[in-house]
Amino acid sequence: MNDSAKTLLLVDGSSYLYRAFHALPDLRNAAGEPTNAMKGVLAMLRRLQKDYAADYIACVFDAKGKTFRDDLYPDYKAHRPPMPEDLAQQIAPLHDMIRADGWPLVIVEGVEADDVIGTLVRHATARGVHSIVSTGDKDMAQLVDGHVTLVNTMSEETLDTAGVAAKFGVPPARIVDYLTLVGDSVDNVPGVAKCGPKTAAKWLGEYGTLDTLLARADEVKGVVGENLRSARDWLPQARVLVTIKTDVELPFDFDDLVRKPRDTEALRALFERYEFRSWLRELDAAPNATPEQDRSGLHRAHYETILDADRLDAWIARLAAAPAFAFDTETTALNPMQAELVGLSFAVAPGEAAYVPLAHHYAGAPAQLGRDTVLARLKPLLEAQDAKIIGQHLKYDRHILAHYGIALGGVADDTLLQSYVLEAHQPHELGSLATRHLGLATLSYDDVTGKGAARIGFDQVSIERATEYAAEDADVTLRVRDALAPRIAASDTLEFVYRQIELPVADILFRMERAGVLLDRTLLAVQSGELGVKMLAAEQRAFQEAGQPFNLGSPKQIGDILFVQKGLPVIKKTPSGAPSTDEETLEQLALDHPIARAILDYRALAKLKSTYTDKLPQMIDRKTGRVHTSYSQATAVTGRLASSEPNLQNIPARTAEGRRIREAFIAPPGHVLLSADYSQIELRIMAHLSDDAGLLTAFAEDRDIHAATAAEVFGVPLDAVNAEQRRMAKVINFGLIYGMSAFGLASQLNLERAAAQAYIDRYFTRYPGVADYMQRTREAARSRGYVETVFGRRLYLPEINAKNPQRRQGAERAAINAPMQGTAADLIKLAMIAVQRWLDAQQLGSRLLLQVHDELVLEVPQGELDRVRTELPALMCEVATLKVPLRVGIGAGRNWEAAH
DNA sequence: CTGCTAGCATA
DNA sequence: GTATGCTAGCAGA
Repeated sequence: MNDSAKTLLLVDGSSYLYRAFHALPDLRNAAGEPTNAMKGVLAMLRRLQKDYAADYIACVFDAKGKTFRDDLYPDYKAHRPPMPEDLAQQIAPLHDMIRADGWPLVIVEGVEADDVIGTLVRHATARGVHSIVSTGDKDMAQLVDGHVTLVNTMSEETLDTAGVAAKFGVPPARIVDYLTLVGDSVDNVPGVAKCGPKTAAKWLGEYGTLDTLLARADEVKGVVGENLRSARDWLPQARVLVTIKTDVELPFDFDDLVRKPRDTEALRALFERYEFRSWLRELDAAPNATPEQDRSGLHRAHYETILDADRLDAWIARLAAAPAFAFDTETTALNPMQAELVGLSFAVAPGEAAYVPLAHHYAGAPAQLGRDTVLARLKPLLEAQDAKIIGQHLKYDRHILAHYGIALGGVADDTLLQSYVLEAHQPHELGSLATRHLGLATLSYDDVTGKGAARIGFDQVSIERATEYAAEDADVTLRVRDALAPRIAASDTLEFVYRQIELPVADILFRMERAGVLLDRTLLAVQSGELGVKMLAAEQRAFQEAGQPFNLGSPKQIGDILFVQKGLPVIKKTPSGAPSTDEETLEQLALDHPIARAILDYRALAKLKSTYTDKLPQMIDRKTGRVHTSYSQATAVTGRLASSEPNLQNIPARTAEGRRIREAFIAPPGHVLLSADYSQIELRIMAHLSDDAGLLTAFAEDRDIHAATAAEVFGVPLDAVNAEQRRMAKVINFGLIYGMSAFGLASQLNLERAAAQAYIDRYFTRYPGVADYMQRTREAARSRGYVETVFGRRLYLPEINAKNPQRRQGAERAAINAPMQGTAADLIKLAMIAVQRWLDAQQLGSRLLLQVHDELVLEVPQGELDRVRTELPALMCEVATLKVPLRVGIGAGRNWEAAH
């Protein structure tokens, strides 16, 4: 669909309400009811409607009650007197008149009109629709761009990009900074004292942005410079307050914003009551004078069910001719390795979608096209390399098609990954994307199949219902893609992360999942048996000590035995107030009480048995004989992957007992497993990001980084560092990566807080660049709401300005950690791409199987081992040039444990 | 059957 | 003190 010539007219009803009320004389009907605001606003709406032949229109009002700004800043609008009674009583009839006149009236609970307008404007822009915002509020100037114009209908002033620059002295993109500095006395948001429009414009002219100005605030002279510096802590919050939100959830469809038929009778009744005589006459003369809306360009949902070859051919022709199309599969199961294809859906334009049922089985189901025939017809289109395919979570569809010998070809966009790159912390499921970005409510999978025990397979869903659901999914996917693409394209770095990292990684993950890993089922069974025997022994010891049997798997019963029956001291409590029985607590109790040791032993054994040795064999795929984990590419907010069903990223590694499980991850005959892991990747990234001279040198000279840290912190020569000092330095280094506090370090090292603080101070004195970097990161997070990886991936911290100190400090720690964890994630993803490209180019039989955050595991034919072992470290180390070298350790063996 | 808590495995 | 996923127990449908 092409909306490019279309326009959206938005009226800021709330801003005009007050202005009309104060600007017009005190008009009343014979009953004495005030009418001036009604008359003023309605007159303006009618004029706007005549002046702008807009395709979409809406009149927006504030909702009653609190908004997020009140929560953020209790004094928001605090000085504003209550609404005059004469105005308040005009509101309800005015809303009625506006609706009766055919305007979509928009009021969103808990959201101010500004934010609704901001959001609608963004949706419009995403659709290529030009927006005209009629308002009396200067704050709205921040919304102006090439697609958005402001018009003040009372003063007849129009503001486009150039107009804003002329009026305020700064471009629209800087209006938020401008308003932050100037403040808003009406809403009681203070800016910088003594800084008015002139000063604000001057500063922004000189420093570019508020962030730069704040960073260089020390250069600003005079009293107003002092005022700027003293406002420094407040301004980020003020900035949030004056920023119009553009991502509000809207409980309606953008396509609903069209003129409705005028309700002449309702209007007549209202005009009579309030005695709007000239409008009454007009109504009598031409009751249906409402301008006809052109609906021809509006695409109503138009979903087809394809049950015959002719229709299929017609659709294939449409798909082939389209510049891009959305595609989705419907299947019998959630797990892609088990799922079978039930149907396919396509969308070529918003509202233009079709469903091809293939394998619906229920009484009375119509004859459907054969799966193999349809797939054979579609194969060229789906395998073409011309990057036309759009989907939501296409890794899933790749699996499904692969079952039938189709290798999905050129992908244009994956909405799951678009959403993840834009806002990793938000939900990415298609229904959420539709609500958030399109204001559309969609059918959910549960709506169609039911849930719980009553759930039916998709093949049991009626074809009519399936068409609604499946075609809508393809339709919505296409629309979401159109909404998100320009937002990614607006940033070179986001575009890089999306196109050069996430999209190629998705395909590699598909191949890794599909390959699966071979397990030694017999070995796991033997280990399960051994663990079971040891568990029984530990259990007997515990029962003996307790003097009674109890369930060792129940923390509640353990608590009862330890703290009630035996009267042991409660060392700490769980968040819900129960006495804790966790490992740390039991380790302390074990010094004096053998029962605690027995419980600890039992726990360790039970974990290995239930989670690993018992569970993993059950996860072996019957068809392939291997275990196929699922990698989620859009779960971890830092950019890391997550593995599930089963999770192969938490296979035991620390204890000798646990590592035996790794012996069960094996290579098939003639192959070996090869493991390549980055050494100290996060500390290397910290060195790069902080630019700290000492840290850079330590890595440049390839020193033992924990020993080097110990030498600095304990003030001893490198070769005099003892094991205990190195251990403590290692804890400190990890703490730094996690944004630690003295409190946290103290509890980790069993020190007094003051002692821990002394170590931290010592560290920061020795590595001042790191201290500086940590502070910069916190500030960047506070002022922008997000931090970035080296490659520009954005990591949002929604709670960075929370009032609750615990939440806020939590967000600060996450802000410190995120660039390091996130950059490491970027690097290993780039490594996966480099490795896979090399393997493909060399036509090698080696396959990537697993990724464990800083490690890649490959299955390598014996004959390729030397080549791969030599080449891989270089490929991985050279994916990026940081200020420190990257190092990779590599090993190979018959099993995963032996490869280390 | 679902959702929660406690606990613990990894990087 | 960062980021995840899975298990068992248990309470309330």
